[in-house]
Amino acid sequence: MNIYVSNLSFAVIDEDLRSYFAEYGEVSSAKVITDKFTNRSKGFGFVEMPDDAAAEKAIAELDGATVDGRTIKVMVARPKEERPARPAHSNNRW
DNA sequence: GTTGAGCGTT
Repeated sequence: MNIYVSNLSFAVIDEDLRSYFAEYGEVSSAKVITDKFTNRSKGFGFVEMPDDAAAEKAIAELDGATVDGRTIKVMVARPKEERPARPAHSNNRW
């Protein structure tokens, strides 16, 4: 389950995000999107949880929760690849 | 040391 988290404090890093969601279940991956040049947090991130039930619970519990003085927004992430998937292992025969 | 709507780098 991919989870999108926004309205995060700029001080929050990926391990913080992981610790938040780890309270509700196993977290396979957690990352706060940071600027590539300044390494500053963009204020949102993504969390991946293998257990969908735990993910839903984490979303329900963490959405609207106050973290670092800010009410964070947690929701299921949109499919990153909505564009037509092309076979990666095919030759350039398209 | 700053800022504030949003869907990411692998």
